[in-house]
Order: sequence, then structure tokens, then C-alpha cells
Amino acid sequence: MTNAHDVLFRTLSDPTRRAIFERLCRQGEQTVGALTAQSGVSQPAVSKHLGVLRQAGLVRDRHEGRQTHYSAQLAALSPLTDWTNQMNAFWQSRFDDLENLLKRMDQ
Amino acid sequence: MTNAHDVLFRTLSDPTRRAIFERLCRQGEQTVGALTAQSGVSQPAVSKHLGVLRQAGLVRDRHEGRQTHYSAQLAALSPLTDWTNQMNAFWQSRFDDLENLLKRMDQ
DNA sequence: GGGATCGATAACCCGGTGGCTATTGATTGA
DNA sequence: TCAATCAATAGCCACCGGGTTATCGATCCC
Repeated sequence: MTNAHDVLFRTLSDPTRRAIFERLCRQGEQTVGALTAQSGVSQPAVSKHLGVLRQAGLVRDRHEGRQTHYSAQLAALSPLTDWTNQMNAFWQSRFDDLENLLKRMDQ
Repeated sequence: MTNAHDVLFRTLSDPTRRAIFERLCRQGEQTVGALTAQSGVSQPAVSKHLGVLRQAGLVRDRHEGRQTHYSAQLAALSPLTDWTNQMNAFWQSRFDDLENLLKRMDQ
């Protein structure tokens, strides 16, 4: 019963992890070393975060010699956009119902 | 350094809590009792979740006699929409840079 | 081949958080 | 007035998750 929204929200809820993802969005492909250098946490911590991001489909890894390059997969954000749109839709639909109700009451 | 995104993502990352918020979006104002009835957790748990949602600005409470009515505050979601838009913007801007580079190389 | 670097994994610790039961405070209504 | 209901709070517990250090495997370069 664990859906795409769960994974996305949970993955992005950690500030350190979200910062890593943001950096990959801003500056494109980065090595683990580069990401570690400005993350404020240890290299194993960064690797763990990257693992979580990868499992959520938010990043890809590309191996090149002994270093690994990570890049953001922006398409993976769409369930999140969909979710907010859906919430807005529900809200709007209820608003329309209210409008209809008022119209009927007006007659 | 804890910004609006932190609060939103963290608040919505819990499935139970997000389900409560979704229900308030779908069906509008609800009492704690009604929300508890279909949440699968105890009433105190629901109250705690509502407290977190309220602190995040995602819900309002309205007291009426001995029962409390909660409703979704959809506007509070905008930082989330902004964030995804920003990520897309970064991505797009890097893509444009690549395009420009290719154009320059083409000449 | 051998030392150095890079990144992943293992093993562990600790704090936060979501759950529970019990209780309290307030309001309702018989 | 008093029992019952509603929601919030208190107090507790168990688990998860993010951090660390240590280590390993692999690759690079001398």
C-alpha cells in the first residue's frame, strides 16, 4: 500500500538529502566526492542518501573508472506535481459544489 | 536555516498524516471524531497529527461546543509547488546552456 | 606490484517520532 | 447535578533513520 507519493515525500523530507538533490538539479552531474565536499556530512552518509534517492528514481548513477557520477532525474518528480494538482482539484470541486448550492438556493 | 520546504515535506512525509490532509481536501471540514473513525489509529494519534498539520499551516481548527472542526488550508501548499517549479527551472536553464553551447559549436 | 584514492558497505549509536493507554477539561443533555 | 461524550495532553515505549568510524573492493598511477 506504499505508493509513489509516500516514497517521494519521505525521500525529500530530509534536508541533507534534498540539498543533494537540489544541487544535482542546479549543477547537473556530480561525483560523490564533489557532493560530499559541500554537504557537511561524511562520505558514507552521502552515499547512503544517494542510495535512497536512486531507489526513489530521483537520480541515476554512471560509473566511470573508480568514481561514480550522479545526476537528477527530474521526471521522477511528476507524482508530486500530480498530487498537489489533485489536492487543488478536490478543493476546486468542493468550491464548485458550494457555488452550485448557492445558485440553487438563490432560485 | 529550517525553511518552509523543510516543514512541508516533513509534515507530509507521514502517510497517516497525509491521508488526514487528503481527506480534508476531498471532503472539506471534518471533526476529530470523523477523522479518527477512518484513520486506523487512535484519537490521540489523530489529534497529534492535526497539531503538526496546524503548525505547518496546512489546516485550520474551528471550535464548536465540545467538538473541533478542522479544514484544509490549500494555500499552504504553494511553497511545495514553487519548489518543484524551481527544480524544473534549474533543469531547463542547464538545458538551455547546453543548447547554446551546441549552437556556438555549430558555428 | 604497491601505495593511494574513490565510493560502497558494515556495524553501531542516538535522537526523534509515531503509536499506545490513561487522564483531564470542557460541554452536552438527561 | 451528574453521567456521558469529545478532544487535547501527559507519559511512556519501540522503532526507524540519519549520523559516525572502520573497512573493503576496485581503480588509478608511479
